[in-house]
This record gives sequence, C-alpha cells and structure tokens, in this order.
Amino acid sequence: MEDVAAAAGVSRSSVSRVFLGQGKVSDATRARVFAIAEQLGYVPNIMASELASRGSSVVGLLLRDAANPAYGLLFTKLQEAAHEAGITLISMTISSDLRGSRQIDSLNRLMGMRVAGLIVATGGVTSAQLEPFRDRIPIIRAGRPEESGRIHAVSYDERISARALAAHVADQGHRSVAVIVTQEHASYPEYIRATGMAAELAARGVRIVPVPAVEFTDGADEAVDLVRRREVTAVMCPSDLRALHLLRRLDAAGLSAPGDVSVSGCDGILPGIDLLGLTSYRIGVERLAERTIANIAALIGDEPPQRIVRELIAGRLLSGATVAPPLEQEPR
Amino acid sequence: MEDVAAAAGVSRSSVSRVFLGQGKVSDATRARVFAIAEQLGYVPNIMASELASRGSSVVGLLLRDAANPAYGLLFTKLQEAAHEAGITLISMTISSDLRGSRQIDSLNRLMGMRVAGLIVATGGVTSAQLEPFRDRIPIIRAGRPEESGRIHAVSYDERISARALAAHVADQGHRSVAVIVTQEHASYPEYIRATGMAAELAARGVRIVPVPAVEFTDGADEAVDLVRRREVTAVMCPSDLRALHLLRRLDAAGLSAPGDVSVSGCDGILPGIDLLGLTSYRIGVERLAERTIANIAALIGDEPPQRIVRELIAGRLLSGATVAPPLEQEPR
DNA sequence: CTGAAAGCGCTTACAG
DNA sequence: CTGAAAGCGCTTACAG
Repeated sequence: MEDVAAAAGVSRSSVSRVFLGQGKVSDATRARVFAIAEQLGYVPNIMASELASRGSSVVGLLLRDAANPAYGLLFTKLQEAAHEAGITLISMTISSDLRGSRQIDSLNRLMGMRVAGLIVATGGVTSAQLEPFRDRIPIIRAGRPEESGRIHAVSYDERISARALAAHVADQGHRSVAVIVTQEHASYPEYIRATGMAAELAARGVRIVPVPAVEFTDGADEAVDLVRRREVTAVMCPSDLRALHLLRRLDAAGLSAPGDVSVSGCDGILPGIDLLGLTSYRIGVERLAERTIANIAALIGDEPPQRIVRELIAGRLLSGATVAPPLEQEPR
Repeated sequence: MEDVAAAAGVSRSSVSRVFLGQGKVSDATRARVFAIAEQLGYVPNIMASELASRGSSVVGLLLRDAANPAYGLLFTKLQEAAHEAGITLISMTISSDLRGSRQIDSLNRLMGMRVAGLIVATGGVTSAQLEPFRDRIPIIRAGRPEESGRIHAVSYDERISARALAAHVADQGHRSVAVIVTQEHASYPEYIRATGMAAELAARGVRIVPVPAVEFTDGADEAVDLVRRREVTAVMCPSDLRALHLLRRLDAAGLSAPGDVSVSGCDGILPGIDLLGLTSYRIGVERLAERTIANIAALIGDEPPQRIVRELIAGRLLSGATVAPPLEQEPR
C-alpha cells in the first residue's frame, strides 16, 4: 500500500479511501491510484483491513461431508445466495465419521478468524458447544432441527416430509411396514424422520416393524429378512442413501422393488434418482439456503431481529416406481 | 489478550508464547494462562496473529459447484487430507453457470486474505488469470488438465480413462459408435475425454459419429435419433451426468440400454451408479486429493520443489450392464 | 479533498 | 524463563 501511495504521489489514507470507495476523493486521484495498483498487482490485505476497521464481512460455514449430495447442493446454494447478498462465506467441512474434537477445532478456527457470523450445517456440533459464542456473534443452524431454542435455525420440515411419505405408502394399501429407525445419537434428522413416519403410519392403523440402525449399512439385511418372511410389504428408509443400500441388498437376495417390496427414501437430491424410480421426498434445499442467508444477513446487519429465528422449509413428494400397491397379500 | 495477560499476571508476550507453543515458558505460567483463557473464552485472533508474524497457514481453494458429486467428493477429500497435514483450507465455490468475472472476484478475495497457497479446482479460471499471482504464492491446479506448463498440476489422467472406456466398448464388438463431444471451451476435461475416446475407437477401426455438445443437455436427442436410425450401437458420453441424461431421453423414446444401445459415462462417483448399472470409469478422487495436498504442503514449506509439479492420477474401469455386445447388427 | 498520527490484536527480536 | 517496544498492513477520526 505504501508503494502504491508513493507511486501515486498521495498518502496511504487516500489509497485506503479509494479502495474502500468511501469518503471524498477526487476522480483524478481515484483513477491514478487504481491504475498504479493494477500495474503493481496490489490487492489490499483483507486481514489487516478488518483488523483496523474492527469489522468482518465474512461468515463462517461449518459443513458436513460435501460428498453427500444433500450437503453438496446445500453448500453450493448457500455460496450462491451469499454471493448475491454480498457476503463472503468461508467454509470448513467435517467428515461425518470424525468425532467431536475435530468439529470443535474447526469451530475455534472460525472464531479465531473473527467471522461476523456462523452458519452451522452439521449436527456434529451441539447446541451446548455453540452456546459460549452465542452472544459473541450470530449463529444460525441450517438444515437440521435445532433443539435448544436459543440458537437461530432454518430447518427442513422433517415432520411434513415423513408424513407425506408415510401417507403415500399407506395410501397404496400397505398394512405392515418396516421403518428403518436411525438412533437419535447417530443422526438426529433421520431419527426425526423415522419416528415421524412411524407416527403417521400408526395413525393410519398400519402395523410397524421398527428396524434400529446406527451405521449407514445397518438394518438393510434385517429388512430383507422381513421381506423374505413376508412380514412386511414395504420398507421406509429415512434417507435416499439408505434406500439405495437396501436396494443393493435386496438385489443381492434376488428380490426387487416394487415387485417384492415397496421401498422409499428421503432427500430427493441424488442425480439419477428419477432413473432409479425411487420414491422419495425432495427437500427444499434452494429455499433453505436462501432463507439462511437472508437471516444471517439480517442478524449481522444494523438492525438484527430481536427474536430467535425459527423457520421450517417444506419440500415435495417424489412419487416413483419403487412404491406400488402390495401384490399378493392384503388384497384390498 | 491484554485481559488474559492481566488476569494471569504476565505480559502479552508470554500469553502469545503459550498459545504459539514456542519459546520457553514455565509450566506454571502455561497452565495459568490456559486456565484463564478458557474461563474468559479467549480465542486468539488469527488475522492479527498472521499479520504480525507475516505467515499464513491457510490455503485457498477455488472450487466448482459442489453439487456435482465429483466436485463434492473432491472437496471433502481435500479437506480431510488438509486437516491431516495441519493445513487449514478456506474455500469458495463457483457455480458452473457463472462466468469469468465472478471467478476473478473469488480469486482476488482469496489473494486479499493472503492465503499461503492456492488450489484451483475449476477450469473457470484460466492460466493467464493465475499468472500474475504465480510468483507470489504457490498455485496448483487440481483435477483438471492444466495446459500452460507454468502452473503446478495434479490431474486425472483423462487419456487413460478415455482409452479404457473406448477399449471396453470396442471389445464388446461395437463397430459404429456415437461420441458426445463437449466443445473445448465448454468443458475442457470433457473435451479431452471425448477426443481420447474417439482416438482409441479410431485406432481400433471403429466408425465414429461425433455429436457436438455445449450445454449439459446437448446431444442426447441427436444420439437418440442415431440409435433409432440404427446408425450406431453404442453412445459414449464424457461424463456420468450426461450419460444419465441420455438414459432419460432414451427412456422417453421407449428405448433402453443395453437392449437398444450401449451407453457409457465417465466419473464413477455418483452414489447408486451401481444400481443403475452404468458403465463408467471411476476417477481417482482420493488419490488426487492426497497428492494435491502433499504437493501444496511441500510448495508452501521450507524447501519447495524446484520443478513444476505435474502428476497424473489414474482410476479404474467400472464395467456395468449398460454396455453389452450389440444385438442384431454386426454379428461377430 | 487530503495527510499525519494513533491504534486494531498480535509476534518477535532484544534485553534482562 | 519473561517483559518492553517496535512493527505487521491497514482504517479512521482529526486537522487542515
């Protein structure tokens, strides 16, 4: 900056004003400074700038495994929305198979960078861990149910999706259905979905066989057994990835959907899901990203909202070929 | 920091040393400082720290649309490898449908943050645009052929993958094959793949019908026509997403693979690709991420390698059901 | 419209 | 092992 100022024959103050685009600067000076800067390849040091101005325009994003299509799309949409809102997002990913310590690590790193706000799109960080920073900067949970009630959140409406899927399966005439229930501690969203599905099925008088699961591959073989023994005519999975795995195991067992059993997933993001014909629920990623950015922008803005943000985003049912009326048993 | 120092009864220098873990500090002081810091919720300001030490440990990552499974996985794997190498990655995504200006924007922002190095995983930034920063910080292109020869690169070996796929199709007995050729300016990697496929087919005496494409959906309907007119018995696509789209169009036309035509893609990342039975080539994302991080670590390290890094990463053929011998025509 | 000077939160020789 | 002081690259009142 010193060099630019010298070459342009002005003070550092003026160079600063030119780049900030604020304060009064003559057109001549402005043009000269820009020209020299361009020529010298000068790019202002954002760190120094923010340090001096005590302001930060960057928002931190704590993301889960972007290899998961649902998180990858969310990431992309958040970036897009942020860019449009003039917000720079800096992100760190947490692999889903890594435990707590590393997530905290990332959280601290982001805090150390003095981000103006934080978007948490992973369940790996608990509300309790967020709490100490809560009155330091605005924090918003994105895409995941937030229990505490003290942290802002824009979440998918898992209850609606669970109900829509369960209603669809029940409407096809299934009277005995297996539901793969991810344990609460393993994946809270999946847990909510699964219990929501079970509740809706129960309300419709459908018999439910819960299949507990923790790991991604859990429950599939057990479900296959249930199908073999003709105990159920449909299996509901709390995510598309789990449904895919079930389809693989069914295939290995010489069974298929919907011929031998109806299968449903949830997410609806996977490219090619239409070709597979998987019945699912397309979560509203785009809208969620939009609302998350709109809220964080307001929260880090001049007049932050007084109340805790708490929005629910709905999606839409994707009715595919893998769910059909049960064949032999239970004629209607 | 001042507060922590005061509360601990030491100077800021000592607090600094404790957090940097360098220099001699008595165990008593260390313990006291950590305790107070914890209690006060003090997290060192990384920006200030780096400004003062003139060093940066963060590496910038310019990524393409993470919603694309291939980029999403790359992103995740890069993060993992970086974390293991003690490198903090800060990333900005570029939506594939946004043009130049925004990419430069992100590039400047990253430079403004004074990152220690840069990983460019998008073709949207040209070598020429990178050139001005080339002698400022180490820059490495990841996952994409880099033409300039002046920028470090760890790329997928697109020629190998193209050849493997083409050889596989030819080996099945196809003698007339359509190849969807993405134009060079639209997607360079796809262009390299397509021309590589065509070259290998030609070398094996197979007749080639090139179908030019720019947009993601281009070429599919033309390919369907070729199949209808029995001009080709196979269609090779330069990416799985294009292959998926072709399968959709075939389906809409009442045709299917491999019954009416063999279809191949390339990438092999998509979850569920096995269920679809798509013949593809699984690119070596994990290894590429590993090598990229290893190289950037060396480049920003004490003794950077003298020569331009130029590595090629191979993957493996995924032979699926969508490629089979041609049925009626061309009996062997 | 412009410049000199203080200060942002740290690190780092340099003395002790 | 520890502290005082200068400095990192900027911004921002405050004077002019």
